[in-house]
Amino acid sequence: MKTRDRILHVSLLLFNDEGEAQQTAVDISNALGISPGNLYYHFKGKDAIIRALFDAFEEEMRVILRGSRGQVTSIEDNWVYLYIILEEIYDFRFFYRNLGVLLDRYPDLASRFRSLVAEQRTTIHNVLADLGKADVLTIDPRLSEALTDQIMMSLTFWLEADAMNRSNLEGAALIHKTVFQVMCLIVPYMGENGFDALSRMISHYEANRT
Amino acid sequence: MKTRDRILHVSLLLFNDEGEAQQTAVDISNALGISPGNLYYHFKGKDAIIRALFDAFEEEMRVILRGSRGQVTSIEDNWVYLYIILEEIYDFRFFYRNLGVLLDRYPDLASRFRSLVAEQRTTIHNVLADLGKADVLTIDPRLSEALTDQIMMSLTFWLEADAMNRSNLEGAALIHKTVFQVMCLIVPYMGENGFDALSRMISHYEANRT
DNA sequence: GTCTATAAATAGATAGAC
DNA sequence: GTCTATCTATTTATAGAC
Repeated sequence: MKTRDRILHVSLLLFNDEGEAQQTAVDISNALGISPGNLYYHFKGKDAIIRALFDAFEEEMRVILRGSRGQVTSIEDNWVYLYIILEEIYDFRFFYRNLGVLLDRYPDLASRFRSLVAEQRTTIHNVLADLGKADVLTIDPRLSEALTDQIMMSLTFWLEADAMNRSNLEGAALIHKTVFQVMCLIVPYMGENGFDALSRMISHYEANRT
Repeated sequence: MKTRDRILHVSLLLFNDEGEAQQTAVDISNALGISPGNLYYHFKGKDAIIRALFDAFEEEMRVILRGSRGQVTSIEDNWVYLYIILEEIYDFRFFYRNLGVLLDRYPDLASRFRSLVAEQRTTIHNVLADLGKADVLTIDPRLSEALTDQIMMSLTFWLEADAMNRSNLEGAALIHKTVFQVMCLIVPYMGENGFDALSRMISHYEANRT
């Protein structure tokens, strides 16, 4: 593994586990067992590392979003698809733990992040519309935008909300809980079968918890 | 106005308008037209100012939360009550714009903030239960917790979500939109009258927008 | 590519005169 | 209570040897 890749790899681990704000360039080089000078040879600074990590995240997420087209045709599909999105976010969770700071400090990243979020929103909106056309969901058009916004809020702030709650859930359990939370937003639009599907989801949720 | 109060007043303005992270002790003293030394005479540093501002916010919010007991008995009451909560949050919006950083940097504030959020959640839960008992809402008990969490998420992250959207709404319009957003979460549980109430809300929303 | 050493920049904090 | 001057600490960034 080349030093450049090791830097990216270890930085991501440090940022995710200890928080991005807490890590200085020197901390990262220490964790790698290299000198600060060497780190600066490969990256102009922490900024450049973060930008490179965002490149990777952005590309992976766009692939996931584009992969949804016409592929989500049932509630179960939707469940699985939420899982995929949340796991990708979890891999780069440091971006989401302090969104505000990040957007303030890196204006160029901010606009790329906003564009990515916009594509996420469009994707969610299309998935809901597809499920509507397939009669899986019946969503009052007047509530459709608010529902999309609310799902986006869950997908964007679940990690911050968890930090607020001090839930101490580890990754998989937190992802599971969040999928469940989003599904609960949709249940009221599932009609007669909503409660059955909900029950199945709850037993599935309970079975996989702890 | 005493210097100590002027410091708190101007700091709140600066933090809300320019962001807390961006302001140093020297920036604050410059804005006040006093010396850094004088600022340090009144407050040990930016930390102490933030703590004092949180004292004020916490006290006001607890009064609001306790004032809800038995007072929210209709959808209209609920609408107004959301307004009151959101306006209080808006007055101290810098706390909510970078929640993560704040909780990381001030562990003592973090636990007080969590306790306040917990009381908020209990309040929301009780209000929903009251509306349920009054037959204004019919909430499936299996969805009740998820709904409460979702409302809490809106109340806690509406400002960050808006920053993400670059909506450029000014305060009153943003508060209005957020109240509407939360009400949309409740509409599915309003039964037959839900759509009527929704229509009224929408026209009210549209009328007050822009 | 990698190191050591050190400079430069920023933010936090205090001493002592008035 | 308020000021000027200064000091410390932290973090970022570079120069030059190997």
